[in-house]
Amino acid sequence: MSLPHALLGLLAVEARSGYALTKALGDEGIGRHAWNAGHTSVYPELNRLAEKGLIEVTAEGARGKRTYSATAAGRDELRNWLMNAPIRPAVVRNEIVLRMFLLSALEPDDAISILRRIIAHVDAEADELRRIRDFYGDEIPKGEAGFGQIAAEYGLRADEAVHDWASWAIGQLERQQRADG
Amino acid sequence: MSLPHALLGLLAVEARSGYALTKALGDEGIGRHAWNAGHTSVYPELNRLAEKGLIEVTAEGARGKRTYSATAAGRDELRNWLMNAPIRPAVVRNEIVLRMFLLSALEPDDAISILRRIIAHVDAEADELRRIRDFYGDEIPKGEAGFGQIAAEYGLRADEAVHDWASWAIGQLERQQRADG
DNA sequence: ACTTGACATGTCGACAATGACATATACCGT
DNA sequence: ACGGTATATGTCATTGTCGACATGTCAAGT
Repeated sequence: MSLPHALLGLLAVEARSGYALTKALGDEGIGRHAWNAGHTSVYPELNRLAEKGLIEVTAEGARGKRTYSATAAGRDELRNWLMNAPIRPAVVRNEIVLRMFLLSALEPDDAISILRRIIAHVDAEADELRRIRDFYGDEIPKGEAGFGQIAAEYGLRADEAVHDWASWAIGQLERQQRADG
Repeated sequence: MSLPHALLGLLAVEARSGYALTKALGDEGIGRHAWNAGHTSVYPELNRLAEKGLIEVTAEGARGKRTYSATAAGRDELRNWLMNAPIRPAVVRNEIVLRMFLLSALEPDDAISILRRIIAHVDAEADELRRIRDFYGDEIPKGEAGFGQIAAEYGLRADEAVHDWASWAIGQLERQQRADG
């Protein structure tokens, strides 16, 4: 049940519309490594949060656009959650990592071919993230871009971790093949 | 909808009971970084998979224990999923990473104190995982322990990534404080 | 003999998340 | 003027997940 907190956190930094929030929680940025959600979850949740007084509409624009901000009560709730919620247990659901683990159920040849694909994927993504980092320079920008920078820095390290792990796994599998064959 | 595949993958490597599967998907091992689920999801899903013929009961024991194995059809389904499903989009839901990102909505002092707690946590966990790795040695064991070793190797690298990222973030926040103050 | 804890499986109601469907406006290039 | 794309918000039925409740067995220590 972290979606309301995700929205609260984004709105505590910067006012945004439901559409912008949906993009932030999409496949790039926050949704990539932390928590993804579609607009069909976001809009009803925004209405619930507004009803509770944790967020409010601070501007309206074209095409029915409503820009929300976190209220003081919303900021309190967010801070309380971040400071006091225990680190574990925590919800974890990552389809890609799951598939990485399940590779050991396949024949080594199949597993190796998928591991190579995974390495190519995270390498490409890491290149992209390095470009973002170099663009922003060595400082966290305020507002929306701040999340982008923080997510990029984390994503880069997470991608490198997957790269290293996949290389290790390929080495293990090849060694096993040599030993068995 | 990856839970059935998670169960299928575990059962493709080694026969297990619902109880053992629940433990594997719990807060240690696979559930830690990939996909967690409680027994209330596992048992009904096992019945569904058995009905579809993807798994079967291969042994029964004390206390109503039923040990399942993946059938040939189940292995086919698993292989098909692992080989053909696109890498993205994928479900990602990680409460801890979400909270890491949202720290930028707090005052720097608060954020730094939480980052230090996170570092302490992942360091302790990494120590634990190194002990597991050293116990198994430098090779993937067959069966149940194989998953443990693979998960440990990945978890170690993921924890190191979080450690590095959190250290970087603390540095950024302290620099910002010096600049602002 | 008794008690505690791990083993072992299940149901059910409440809540969360997704995909399909729906609608409408604004902008940009041709 | 027209068409395509991005912006912008919504409902609803289906499916997935979780916490609470329920039940009973087996092993080990006292």
